[in-house]
Amino acid sequence: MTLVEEDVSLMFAALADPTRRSILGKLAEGDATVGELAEPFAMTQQAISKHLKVLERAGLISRSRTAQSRPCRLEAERLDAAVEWIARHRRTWSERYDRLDAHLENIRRPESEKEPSK
Amino acid sequence: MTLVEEDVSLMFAALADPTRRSILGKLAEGDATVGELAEPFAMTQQAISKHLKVLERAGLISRSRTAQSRPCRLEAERLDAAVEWIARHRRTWSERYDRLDAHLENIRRPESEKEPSK
DNA sequence: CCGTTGCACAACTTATAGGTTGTTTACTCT
DNA sequence: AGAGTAAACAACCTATAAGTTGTGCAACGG
Repeated sequence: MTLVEEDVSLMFAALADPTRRSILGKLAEGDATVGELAEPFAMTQQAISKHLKVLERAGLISRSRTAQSRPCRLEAERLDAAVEWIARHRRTWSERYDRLDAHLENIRRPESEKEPSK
Repeated sequence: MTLVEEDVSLMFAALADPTRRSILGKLAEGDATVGELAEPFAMTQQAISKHLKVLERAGLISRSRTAQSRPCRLEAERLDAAVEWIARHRRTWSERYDRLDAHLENIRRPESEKEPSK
């Protein structure tokens, strides 16, 4: 699950575009088809399709092949990776943020698994 | 301190480049001059200078005018903004991450200011 | 079986990103 | 004043990003 540098680049690059961030926001409310995602934008369906491909390469969404439509699903876990990358580098920058890092450790595993010691 | 959409774009775009991320990593160890930052890379000083300009526009570094050199300083706080953006959107995606959001609220203010209530 | 809908693929245009070389500015040192 | 060093500025090249139009194709719905 730990990312190589290129993954990080793809992720941040994907997040750098407002249209794509908007798409992610919409997907947060639930899975959606390409048409549904394209509708609010003053942009062709093809353009949105390209954006979705970028998001898919970045691992931020996945697409199933249901009949004639291709619903997109948000892969929210991938966003953890972004936060984690920042946190990991941030650790050296200010020890105050060790706590953020520790916190991320915790939320990445189910409640029950939390280590009481250490 | 809350970011407008364009700031977010600039930030993520700045983080999308491996060279720039590497520069940030180096700056984490302390302030450095352009020359020092350029040294490890197989790249001209001018190219690094451009990268620094991108990082500066994104608010991730600042530069003082000390004599003949221009030391760069990491503006780590700005990275909070990135994490915060993700967390804010993430909130709707899974309520499990409310805790991350709440945590960020806390670390963004000094220890002493923490609100005990609410 | 034929029209429509939902989406991807291909080719093209324009702008921007990332790099180069060449030059200029500004300070320091002698 | 003049040489050397630190870094920015300018013009240019090339690749890619973001959009377009046009087309193809698969799956339904009469």
